[in-house]
Amino acid sequence: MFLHIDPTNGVAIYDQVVRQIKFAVASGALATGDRVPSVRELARDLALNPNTIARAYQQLQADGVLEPVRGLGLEVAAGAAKQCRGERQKLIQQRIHQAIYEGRQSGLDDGELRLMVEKQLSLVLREGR
Amino acid sequence: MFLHIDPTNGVAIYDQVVRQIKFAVASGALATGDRVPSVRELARDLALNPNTIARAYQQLQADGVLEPVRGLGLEVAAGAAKQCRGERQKLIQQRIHQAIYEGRQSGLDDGELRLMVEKQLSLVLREGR
Amino acid sequence: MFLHIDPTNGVAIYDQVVRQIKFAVASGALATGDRVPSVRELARDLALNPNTIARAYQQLQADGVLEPVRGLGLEVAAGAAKQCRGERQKLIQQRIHQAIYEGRQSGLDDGELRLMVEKQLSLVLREGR
Amino acid sequence: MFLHIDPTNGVAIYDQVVRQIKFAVASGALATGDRVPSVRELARDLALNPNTIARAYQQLQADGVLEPVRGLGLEVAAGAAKQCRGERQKLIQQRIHQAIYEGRQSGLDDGELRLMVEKQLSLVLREGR
DNA sequence: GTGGTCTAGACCACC
DNA sequence: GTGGTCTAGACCACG
Repeated sequence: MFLHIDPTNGVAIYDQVVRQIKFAVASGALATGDRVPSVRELARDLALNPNTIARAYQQLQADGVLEPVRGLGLEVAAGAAKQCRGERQKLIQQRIHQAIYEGRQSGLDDGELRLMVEKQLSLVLREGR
Repeated sequence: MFLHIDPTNGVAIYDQVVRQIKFAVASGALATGDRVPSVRELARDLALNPNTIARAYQQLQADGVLEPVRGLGLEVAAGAAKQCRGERQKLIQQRIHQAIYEGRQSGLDDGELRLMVEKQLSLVLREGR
Repeated sequence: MFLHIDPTNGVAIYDQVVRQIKFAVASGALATGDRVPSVRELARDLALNPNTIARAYQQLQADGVLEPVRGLGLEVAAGAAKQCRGERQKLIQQRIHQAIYEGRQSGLDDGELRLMVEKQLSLVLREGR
Repeated sequence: MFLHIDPTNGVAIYDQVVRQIKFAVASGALATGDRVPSVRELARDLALNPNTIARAYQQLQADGVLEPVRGLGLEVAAGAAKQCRGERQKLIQQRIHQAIYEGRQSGLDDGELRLMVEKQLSLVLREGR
């Protein structure tokens, strides 16, 4: 598993794990029936406390993304891909909307705002290559 | 004072106060030498704990936006307008960049991402009228 | 709060807390806007670790039953009563169904089963007085 | 063997095996002296880990339901039928009592509770045909 | 004072 | 080996 955790991120670590696994499911990197690493293994790999991973996995079970296989581990549930794609879409749209909305509220005029957004967009797209 | 506080916002209340005052200075709604309401008065108006306002004002003093006037209260510091305009620009750009970047990281391709951003942008601009 | 916890119950302690609070909301003992005891207070009262209570409260937030009031505590969310009544109904029906179904599967005939159920029902109703 | 195992049931798999064999003995489907399948054979048939079957058989021996026959395997012990009928009765009554009791505790009144129980009872009896 | 997060270490049932 | 639960104690931001 290639999760990148940034402990100084503001976002809680367990939440970073949750999101990245959901994104992996959404993008197809994890498919239905795939097993995720065990709590202890992932904790070792990421140099985190097993409880932190366990909490993330519990969240993912509560959200219907992972299912337990008794005594064997956790696997990606059927239907999780579709659900995660939907969630991702919604989450990202919310974040973008809120960011732009804040700019609007801060007194910037339409032109300035549009300019900023397009600048950041092309910047990110260029980075991504 | 024209502050709109949303306690269920996720953003800390004191931080909402800080930002909105900075934005008011940036946009000229508060000019150098203008006095801000007393801690007690603003707390009463916004139905908040005075500690929360006090913390916001401390932050604003630490950031050089407000200055104490002995026995009278706090007023907008000289040079604060320019500084706040700069900060606003930087802050907003950061937020927008981060939101778009997150979308990128989540596995969306260029086209989807651009579409989402433009949708949200036009949505906010239309709302704003 | 009058929660009765049985640590030897098989049911996880945090789950007992979750259920009993949901039931309290369902029955109207806790109404919308009521504040629940703080994590530390309830932990002290029940002689449990605060983390256990915190976990129960997190679950209740995830389920939309409790809402945070920043810095002040947690209160019963609007609409929680209706939702909890629905959940309770469903949960109880499931449990009863499963118990009876098991009896059926075990080879008991209709008459024996009906007799047992009615015996237990009248027993519980008599106890309850 | 006519065992139906549901691994997603919440009930431990080995326990499902134990109960169903006891129920088979209680109902006479397995009589004193009948041999049960070998650990390996049953594990293969049910697509389970042999350890799981072994644990169930150990439990059944400890409970006096099965007895080893040197070199041949395990057979139903003398007197097991009577014992299993008693156990079954007790177990089922417990389960039903507990389910109804929980409904009682959750704040449902007598009428609601009686209605639910009778609904589920007739539902199960109808299913069973 | 409030809740939220994280670490550490223990014990359990299950496969 | 697996996940699930609980305890203990620490630190943080917030009001």
